[in-house]
Amino acid sequence: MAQINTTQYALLGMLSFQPMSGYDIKKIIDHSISFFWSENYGHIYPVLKKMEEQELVTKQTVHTEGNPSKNLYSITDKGKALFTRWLNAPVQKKIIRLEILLKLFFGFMTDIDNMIGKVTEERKSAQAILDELAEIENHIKSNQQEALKDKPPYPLLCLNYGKFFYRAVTQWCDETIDILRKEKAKEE
Amino acid sequence: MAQINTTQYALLGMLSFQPMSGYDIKKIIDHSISFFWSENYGHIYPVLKKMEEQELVTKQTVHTEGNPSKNLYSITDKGKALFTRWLNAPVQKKIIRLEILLKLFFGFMTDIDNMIGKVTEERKSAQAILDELAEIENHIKSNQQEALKDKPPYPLLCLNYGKFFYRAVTQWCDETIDILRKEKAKEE
DNA sequence: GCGCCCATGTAACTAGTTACATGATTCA
DNA sequence: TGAATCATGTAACTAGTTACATGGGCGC
Repeated sequence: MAQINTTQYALLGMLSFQPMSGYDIKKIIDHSISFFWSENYGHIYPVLKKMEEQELVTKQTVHTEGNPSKNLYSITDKGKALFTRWLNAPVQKKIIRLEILLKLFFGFMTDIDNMIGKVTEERKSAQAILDELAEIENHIKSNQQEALKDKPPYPLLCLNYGKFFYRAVTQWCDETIDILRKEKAKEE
Repeated sequence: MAQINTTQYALLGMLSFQPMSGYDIKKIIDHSISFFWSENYGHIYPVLKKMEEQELVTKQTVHTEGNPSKNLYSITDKGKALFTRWLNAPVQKKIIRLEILLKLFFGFMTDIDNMIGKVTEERKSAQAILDELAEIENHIKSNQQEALKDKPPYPLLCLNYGKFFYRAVTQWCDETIDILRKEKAKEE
């Protein structure tokens, strides 16, 4: 089975909220789903172009005062149909590569302090993301879109995943650092 | 900053246990770190070849009775040095893309039942991995390598991450399914 | 004048996946 | 006889990253 272009679906999804430019989409992604999704311009622009060719989106160049002109993309019916098909298809199962665990697995090749440091860093990152999630939560709650009022709070459910996940990570870090410290004491 | 070839380091790490063929490495990965790392032959073989050219590993063709001949790769001092440098370098921070959350985020575009189904599937997968982790745990504990006896139990620490993570996922799934069911009831 | 934000894009590259091809042996 | 395991590899491809290039407006 072929690999699917998830970026394409992320873009179509964003455009199903409202017409936007590539730049807008990136900004929104960075401020709403950044803790589980990222895109970069070098991928966004070519994919938008490709989707335009396939008539999944249409482009409209808009000029506004004081700003450079921007390309507003709108999702077409064909795009909506494709997006809905993807939404209904099963989630692709793929292994999430965790570099921290790869390093830890080979920890025997280095000294314990290095590994304690790595896990400590990981804990810091997890805490930082947890803090960021709180900010995103405020952003979502204040930007509640009228049209979605009667729908389930999907963005908050996603956010909740982040909370569960990164809380678990901090707990694991604490436990792991503890074990490694004891191992270090044994060594001496 | 350039992207680093993590596959290369996964292979070097495996070869730092003992000399192995590409086939062996794949098998070991699938039986020990598969819940957070995967590799496929189409990537392993070319990377081994490239590393041989760079003198990070050496190849030795071995013939055994009843089996096809295999290419045993050994890590060189240069390879060890590079691997150690990587082990000491900070873990690359990159966003883990979670397709389940991408779909859930755009849940408003489809019906609640679809989303309940997706989360239910996710819960099943998480539980399956949790079961798999128990098996891997047995495998690790029975295959304890003598040489690593006095080292911290790194493989078990990795496994523990999996337990924390997937336990958190199942909890999130339960909570999420509950919320969605209530939203559905409200709808009717 | 400098740096930041707005805004779009391409080129070169690396990483990773899938499908295909080959061929021996073992076990039911 | 057919499936599974052992074993290696390539070709074609898709996805994604990084660096580079451009240029206007705004605020300090």
